[in-house]
Amino acid sequence: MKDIARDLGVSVVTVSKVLRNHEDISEATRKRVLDRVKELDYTPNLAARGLVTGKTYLVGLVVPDLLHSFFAQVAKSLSRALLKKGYCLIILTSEEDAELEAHEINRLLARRLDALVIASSTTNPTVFERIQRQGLPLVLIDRNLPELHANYVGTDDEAIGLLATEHLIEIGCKRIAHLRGPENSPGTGRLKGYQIALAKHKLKSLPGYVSKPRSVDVQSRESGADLMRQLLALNPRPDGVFCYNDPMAIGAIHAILDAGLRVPGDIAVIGSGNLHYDSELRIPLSSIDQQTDIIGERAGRLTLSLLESKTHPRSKTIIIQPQLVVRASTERTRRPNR
Amino acid sequence: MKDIARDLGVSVVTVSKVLRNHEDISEATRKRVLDRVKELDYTPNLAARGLVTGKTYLVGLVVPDLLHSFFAQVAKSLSRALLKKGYCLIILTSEEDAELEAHEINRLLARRLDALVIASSTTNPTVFERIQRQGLPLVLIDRNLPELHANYVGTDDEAIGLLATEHLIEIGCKRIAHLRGPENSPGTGRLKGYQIALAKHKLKSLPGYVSKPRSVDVQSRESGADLMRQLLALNPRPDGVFCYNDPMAIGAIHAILDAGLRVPGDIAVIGSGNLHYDSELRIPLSSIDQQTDIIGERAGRLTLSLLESKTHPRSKTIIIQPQLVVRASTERTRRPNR
DNA sequence: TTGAAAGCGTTACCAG
DNA sequence: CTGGTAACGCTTTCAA
Repeated sequence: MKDIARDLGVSVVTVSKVLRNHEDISEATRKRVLDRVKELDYTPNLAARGLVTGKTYLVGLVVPDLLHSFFAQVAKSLSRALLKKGYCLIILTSEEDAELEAHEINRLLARRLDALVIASSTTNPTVFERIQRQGLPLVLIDRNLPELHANYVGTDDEAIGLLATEHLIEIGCKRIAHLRGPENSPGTGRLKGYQIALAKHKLKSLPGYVSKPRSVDVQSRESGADLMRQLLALNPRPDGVFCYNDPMAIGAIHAILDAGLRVPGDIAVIGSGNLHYDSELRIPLSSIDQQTDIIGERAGRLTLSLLESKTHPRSKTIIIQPQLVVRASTERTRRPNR
Repeated sequence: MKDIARDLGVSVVTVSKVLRNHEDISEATRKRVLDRVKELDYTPNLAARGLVTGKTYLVGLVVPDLLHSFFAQVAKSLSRALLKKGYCLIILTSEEDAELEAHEINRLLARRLDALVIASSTTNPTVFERIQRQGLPLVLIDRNLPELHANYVGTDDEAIGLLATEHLIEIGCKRIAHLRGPENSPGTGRLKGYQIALAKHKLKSLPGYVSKPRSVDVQSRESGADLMRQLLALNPRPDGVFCYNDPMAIGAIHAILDAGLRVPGDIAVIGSGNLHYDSELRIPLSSIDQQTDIIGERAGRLTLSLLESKTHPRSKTIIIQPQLVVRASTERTRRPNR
C-alpha cells in the first residue's frame, strides 16, 4: 500500500480509502489507484486491518468429527451462510474428546475470532464460561449446555425419541429397546422421548433394554453392533430398536443380520439423522430427519445477527422440529413396487 | 500485554519474551509474569504476532465438496497433521465451480496464509500462477494441473482405471463401459487406465460405452443414475461398468436395479474411493481404495516441509498406489457365508 | 537479564 | 476531496 501511494504521489490513507470504497475520493484518483492495484495484483492484508478494526472476519467451528455426514453437512451450510457476508470458517475437530476440544478452543481464542460455533464434546461448561467472559459471541449447535444459557441451535431431541419410538409402536413392536447416545443433551433428550413414548402407550422398557456405549467415540457403527449383540442375548429379545444415530443403527442392523435374524421382520430398526446415504443401504434405514442443513443455516444467521448487533443481545434458542422418514428397516407390510 | 507489563513494573518486551519461552529471563520474573497471565486468562494475539513475524499459522484448504466423504476424510487427516505443528485449517468449498473457487482463493490470499492446499475444480492454471508468483507454498491434491509443475499429492489414476477394469475382465465381463468423470487429471487418468486395460486384453469399448456427465457437479449420484440409464438403452448393453467414483457407482446400481436387472449377475459395477459406507450399501460396492487418509497426511507433511524450509524447494509429486477392494457388486461366484 | 525504539500493514480521526 | 498522525498488539534489534 505504501508502495502504491509512493508510486502515485498520493497518501497511504487515500489508497486505503479507495480500497474500501470510501465516498470522498475523486473518480480520477480512484481510477489511478485501482489501476495500479490491478497492475501489482495487490490485496489488502486482512490481518493488519483486523488489528485496527478489531474484526477478523473469522468464525471458528468445532465439531466432533467431520467424517460424520451430519457435521459435514452442518459445516457446509454454515460456511455458505457466513461466506456471503465475508466471514471464513476455521474448522477444528474434537474427536469427541473434551480435553482436545478445550485445547482447540484455546487455540482459536488466540486468533481473536469474531465468533465461535460449537457442537461440544464436553458436558463441563467452564471453558465456555471463559469464552462468554471474553465477550466472544458463542453459538452452540446440536448439543446444548442448559446451565450456560448460551445461544443454541439444534433439533428437538425429545421429539426425535418420541417420533421414532411411536413409529415402532405403530408398526406393532411390543419390546422396544434403545441404543442410547452419550450423556449430553441429544443423548438424554432422545432417551427421554423414548421413555415418554413407552409410558404413553403403556409399554415397559425391560431390564437391559436401554443400552449405552462403553465409551463415546467416533466409531458409532462399531459400538452400535456391539450393543446390539448384547441385546440379542437377552430373553426376550427386542422386536424394535431405536438408535441414537444412523451410524449406530447401521451397526445394529449388521449385528442383527449376522445373527441370522431379519430386519424388519424380526427386529425393526430406526436411527436418527437421515444421512444422505441412508436410502442406499443394504436395508434402507428409517430415520428421523433433523434438517441438518437448516441447522447450519440458522446457526449461520444467528451468528451473523450477533456479529452485527453492537449490543449483547439475549441468548436465543432455536429448536428445529424433526421429521419421520420411513424406509425398509421399519416397513412391516410388503413394500409397493417402486 | 501492556497492562500486564504495567501491573508488574516490567517492560512489554519482557512479557513478550516470557510468553515465547525466551531464554534470558530470570525465573523470578518469568513466574511473576506467568502468574499474572493466568490470573487475567490472557492469550497473546496471533494476528498481531503474525503481522510482525510474517507467519499466520493458517493454511487454506479448498475442496469441491465437504459432504463427499473423500474430501471430508482428506480434510480430517490434513487438519490433524497440521495441527500438531500449530497450524489451523481454513476450509472453503468450491462446489465444483471454477469461478467460485477463484473467488475463494482470492479471499484466502488476503489473509496471508502460510500455505494453500487445493483439490481444484478448474483446469485453468492462471489463478495458481498468481499464487506461485506471490511465493505462497501451494500443494495440489487429488487433481493435478501438470503444466503448473506444482506440488501434488494424489492417487495413481491410471492405476485406478487399470485395476478396476482388469478386475471386471477377470470376473468375465466382455462388454465393459465407463462412466467417466470430469475433464481433469483424475477423470482423464482413470479413463486412460480403462482404455489401456481393454487394449491389453484385446477388448473393445463399443460406441457410447464411455459416458460423460453433462455437467460436473456435486450430485454424482444422480448423474451416475442418468448415465447408466442411457447405457442400458444401448444394444448390446454392457455387462460391466467402471464408474469414476463411488457416488456415481451407487447411482448406476440404482438405475440397473430399477430396470429390473441384477448386480452383479447381469451387470457388475465397480467404483473408486472406497468410502466408509461402501460395505453397508444395498449391494456392497466393489471399489478402488485411494488411501484417502494417507493423501491428507502426506499432503500435510509436504506442506509442513515447505513451511519449514526457508528455500523454495523443487516441486514434489507424491503418487499413492490404489488397491482393489472386492465386494458383492462384482462377486460373480456365490459369496461364502461370512 | 532487561528494555527503549522502531516497525509490521492497516485504519480512525480530524484538520486542511 | 486529501492526508498527517496516532494507534492496533505484537516482535525485533540492539544497547544498557
